Amino acid sequence: MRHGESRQAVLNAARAEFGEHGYAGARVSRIAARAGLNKQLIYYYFGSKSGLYAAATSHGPTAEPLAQGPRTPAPELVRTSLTRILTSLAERPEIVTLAVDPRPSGDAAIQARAWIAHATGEIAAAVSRGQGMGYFRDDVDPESIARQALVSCLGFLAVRRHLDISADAWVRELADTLLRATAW
Amino acid sequence: MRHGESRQAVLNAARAEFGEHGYAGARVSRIAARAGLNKQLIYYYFGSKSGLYAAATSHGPTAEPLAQGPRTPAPELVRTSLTRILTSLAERPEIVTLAVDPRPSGDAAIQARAWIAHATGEIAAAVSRGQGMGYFRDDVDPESIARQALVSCLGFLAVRRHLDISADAWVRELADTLLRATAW
DNA sequence: GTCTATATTTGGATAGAC
DNA sequence: GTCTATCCAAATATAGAC
Repeated sequence: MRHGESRQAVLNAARAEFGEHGYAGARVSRIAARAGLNKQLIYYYFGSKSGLYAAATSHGPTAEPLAQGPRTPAPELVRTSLTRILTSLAERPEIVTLAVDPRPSGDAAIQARAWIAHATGEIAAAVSRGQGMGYFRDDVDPESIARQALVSCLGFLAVRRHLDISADAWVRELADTLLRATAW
Repeated sequence: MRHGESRQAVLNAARAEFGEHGYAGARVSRIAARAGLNKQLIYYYFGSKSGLYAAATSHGPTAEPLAQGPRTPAPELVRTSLTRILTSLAERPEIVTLAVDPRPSGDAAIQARAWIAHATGEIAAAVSRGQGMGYFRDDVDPESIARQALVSCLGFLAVRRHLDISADAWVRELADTLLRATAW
């Protein structure tokens, strides 16, 4: 096996495991099994469970919404932007778990905070651009809308298993609300 | 110590501990310590950690919004209703943790699901009444708004530690959005 | 780098006195 | 009902061969 392929396998397995069980609930042995490798290798690479957690969550998905052509009608624009946020988060369940983890240890807490701040900033900037392009009213606060979109998406993914609604339908509902609240 | 006073102390300690650490992260010994009692007593009363978890989360807060006089102006009504949902949840952090727990075990999962369904129903009914009283447009779906309000509140409380905003300010933002999306 | 064993620690659970 | 002491399984982590 060449060029840290195993290392990558461990990271992938870790993301899945942490995403499903959270930090405290995750098991190093399960991660090893999922990766088709052994525990010792994990300690060889990452030193400890928390080291692995830090590595697995160090890079979050980057939300890049509202990057579409100026012709797109506002409703569709908002819907596809939210979809993008939601799907990029759904692909990285460990990020949701990290954000929502009641007691992320040291490094992890800092990462969660930084990631949320970053994501909020990105979305806010996009909303701001949308404002400049005349999509949204001038009196809406981009930061506020961004925070709400992000918290809603995180919240939805976190409690999804208890809701009787598909991600698609949920996005439509949220888009509807945000649109009505922000557009002219 | 009389009439299950210790039992109650254990339950209170458990709610705090589960709220702070989640199920997997919670420690029976810490719960005992918090209650100023010993572990054995916990097993005497609840049989197991999961039994205690079930007991601690068996009754959730009941959201009773929109219960105010018909004179209240809509903005204030929505804001105080959301505040009520948020504070009743904030007082019961273990419910938030339960809802957001990536792998609630058996009973707990059922409780979470039931609680969310119940709370959504309550809020939706309130929105429906508000519609009847002319507060909200007729084309808004009470279920949808209820789901969004609840998920937002849960999401906010779950990621709150990473956000630089007070609960009050957050509620105001959310109320603003929901109001704009639902009122005439 | 990767494995098989093994050590160590933690934490859920029980025994038994009072 | 409440305690102290203890057990035992599970889970993190390490030793050492290949």
